[in-house]
Amino acid sequence: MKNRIEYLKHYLKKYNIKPSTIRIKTLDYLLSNDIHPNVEEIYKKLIEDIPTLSKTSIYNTLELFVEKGLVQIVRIDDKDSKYDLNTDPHGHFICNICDKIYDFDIKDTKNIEKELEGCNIGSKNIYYYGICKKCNENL
Amino acid sequence: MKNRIEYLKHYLKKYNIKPSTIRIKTLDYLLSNDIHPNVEEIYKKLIEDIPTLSKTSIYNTLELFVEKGLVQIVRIDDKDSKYDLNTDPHGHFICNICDKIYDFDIKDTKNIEKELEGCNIGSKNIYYYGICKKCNENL
DNA sequence: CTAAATGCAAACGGTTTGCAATGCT
DNA sequence: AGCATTGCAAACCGTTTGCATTTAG
Repeated sequence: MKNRIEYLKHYLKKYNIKPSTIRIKTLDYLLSNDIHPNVEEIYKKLIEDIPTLSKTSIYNTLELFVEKGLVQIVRIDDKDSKYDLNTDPHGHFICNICDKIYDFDIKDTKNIEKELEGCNIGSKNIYYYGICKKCNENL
Repeated sequence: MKNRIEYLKHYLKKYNIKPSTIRIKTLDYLLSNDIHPNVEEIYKKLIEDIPTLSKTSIYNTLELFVEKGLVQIVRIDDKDSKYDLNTDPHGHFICNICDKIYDFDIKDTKNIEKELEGCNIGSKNIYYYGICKKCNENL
């Protein structure tokens, strides 16, 4: 456990983020759940440990994480924002039936980017919508 | 002018939408401005013609348009939704400096979609963020 | 006349803000 | 003590809702 916390602190440090209880636990949550949580979900989980927790702190923490490049915002629907650990660039497939969000690799985007010559590409978001394998099989 | 209106009515009919004043004028706006307007912008323009116009009607109209597949929602930032005439699939490049939104063709997405075998792809949204040509030149 | 379309005002809900309280070094 | 972090309550604002009014065939 001690090691885990040291690991999380080090992880934050890499992104130039000073560790704090909430930041460590938020990162822990993001690393332990390969999902794309929203503020509500993180809040519900963390308040089990930190009874005085406020949603504002989750917002603050995630805002900082985004700023420092540790996570990215995933805007899939208009309801709320989801947060995703920033790993290699990848796409998101959202199933219209079960609402699950799947990550998928983006091997080669050269074809797409042909049109963008002269532009300076900073980041990209690729969202696909449809019916996932599992739901397809149950139809 | 008569011809224009007939054209717009016909356009709506193709999407199985019964024509009405607001629907015709909203479509007219979308066709005449190659931008990605939000509700506010459409409202501001149309109220010049229709003094009793309410924003609710714009929301209703656009909701119907989305439902019928005439427009698609573009979610670029968390502030509001933008609306885009549904033409061929295309990507959006958003300039971080001038905030302009550029459409660009998506020639070939086979490379990307390799990972999605077994899934049923319904639609795709491809957003690129960076610095556009024009702003690049002025740096 | 009837159903659809429009308008108004209030509610909704995720997010932001300002500031007070708390914690850490 | 002094500065960063956290928490609370209210504000914010784009959007939705319920219902009354108007329009069109």
